[in-house]
Amino acid sequence: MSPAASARWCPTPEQLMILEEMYRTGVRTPSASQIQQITAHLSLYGKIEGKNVFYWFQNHKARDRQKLRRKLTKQLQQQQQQQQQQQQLFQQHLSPGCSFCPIYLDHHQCPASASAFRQLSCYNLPPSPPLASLSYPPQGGNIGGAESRSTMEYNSWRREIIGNDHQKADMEKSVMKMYSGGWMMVVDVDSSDRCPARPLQTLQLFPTTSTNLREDRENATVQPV
Amino acid sequence: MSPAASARWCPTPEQLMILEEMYRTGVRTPSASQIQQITAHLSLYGKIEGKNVFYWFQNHKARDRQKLRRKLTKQLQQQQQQQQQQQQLFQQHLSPGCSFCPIYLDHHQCPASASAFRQLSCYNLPPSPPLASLSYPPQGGNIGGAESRSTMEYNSWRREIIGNDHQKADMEKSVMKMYSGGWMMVVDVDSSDRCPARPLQTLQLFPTTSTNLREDRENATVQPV
DNA sequence: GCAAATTAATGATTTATTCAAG
DNA sequence: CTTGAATAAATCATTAATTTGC
Repeated sequence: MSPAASARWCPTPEQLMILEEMYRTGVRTPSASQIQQITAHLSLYGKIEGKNVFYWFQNHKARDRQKLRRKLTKQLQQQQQQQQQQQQLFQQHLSPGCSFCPIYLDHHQCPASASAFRQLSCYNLPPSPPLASLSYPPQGGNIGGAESRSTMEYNSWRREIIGNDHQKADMEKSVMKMYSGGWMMVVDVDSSDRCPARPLQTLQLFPTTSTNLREDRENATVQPV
Repeated sequence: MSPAASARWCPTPEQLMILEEMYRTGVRTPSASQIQQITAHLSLYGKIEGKNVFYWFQNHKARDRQKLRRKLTKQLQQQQQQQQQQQQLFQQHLSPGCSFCPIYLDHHQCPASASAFRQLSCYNLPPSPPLASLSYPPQGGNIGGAESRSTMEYNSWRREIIGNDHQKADMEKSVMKMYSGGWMMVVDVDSSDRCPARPLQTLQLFPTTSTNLREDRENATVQPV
């Protein structure tokens, strides 16, 4: 136990603070080169590897979504209860007619819209270098221009790290070249990250749908009809 | 479209045959070094990268499971229908008393048990070289012996490729050393791969459980009570 | 106070689901 | 429709908080 230090990475407070700050600023799925840069920077504050950064963002994003889902679910259940109570009142005391009354929940709070690209230039650096050239697809190729898909913005960790065995050397070099630019990165805030929850939910008096995730199933209270 | 060849890997018939043969022989989640070897071998028959091999096994395994699930689900539904019919008969014509009658489905066909380690020595090679030394945790360390978990058998693709930036060079070397042994590999057939489906299912007259997978949900027929 | 015992967080992996090329 | 590629969800496993009995 005492040798081999620790089996898993244990972020230092500084590292954590920086990661959280980046997350707060919009970083969600950093590309391989971004991860490299982040890792390099964070290693000033303690032992860290690229995969730690990769996993951190993955987990943090997922658990953020989860938290929001939880909140929404709770809200939803409350409203359902309210509705049911209301309905009971209706049926007991008032005239029938409206036994179905959908309610729309709010699009949960989305951070005030951010433009697709935002610059994170923390830690006193030259203000605004040209950004376009830093956008990451580092592999030359693709003259055909026909590849400007959103896939391009996907997490390319695997694509660059796992991939292209025969180009590994070149890739390493291109990543290194990009290092020289210093600490700065292009952040892609895409909509699915800003608004993790289902966009719109219809509430019905008798719940017939759910998100059907494990959590929902477990929290599911049997509704006696 | 015509330049840059093809965006995605297109396996040649030979490559496919070999991959399928390996799968048939029990390979499911090859380690990074196994992937390296496989890739090297398959590249004799056409362009291929490590990630292609990685993804191929992942997808093939997943879709195998999916196929089996589909089959099971169908079977299950049939049996449920039968049961329901039987029950109706019961309630209509016979004495009450047994309104709950579990039935156990067969553990679906498991390939006759294979020992934990099996050797795949295709393509005319020296018969049985020492295997133990090839078992993959290539990184020395762990003298403490206190780590003989099943984690050790996990897919180490990421651990080795993604991980340990500072050891990358050493790792490459160790992989290369292993190459020299020729075409042979250690295959770990673990139980979860041999028996992908839920081990045992209890059938009840009124279905209250399911595997709760997307597929089940979609196929779910509303059971009027 | 203070360890053993529980529980909550969270790092690391695997599995399911989705996207999209051909 | 099949299947390679990629992401998201679920799960496992270990570490940190927290509680509990002394």
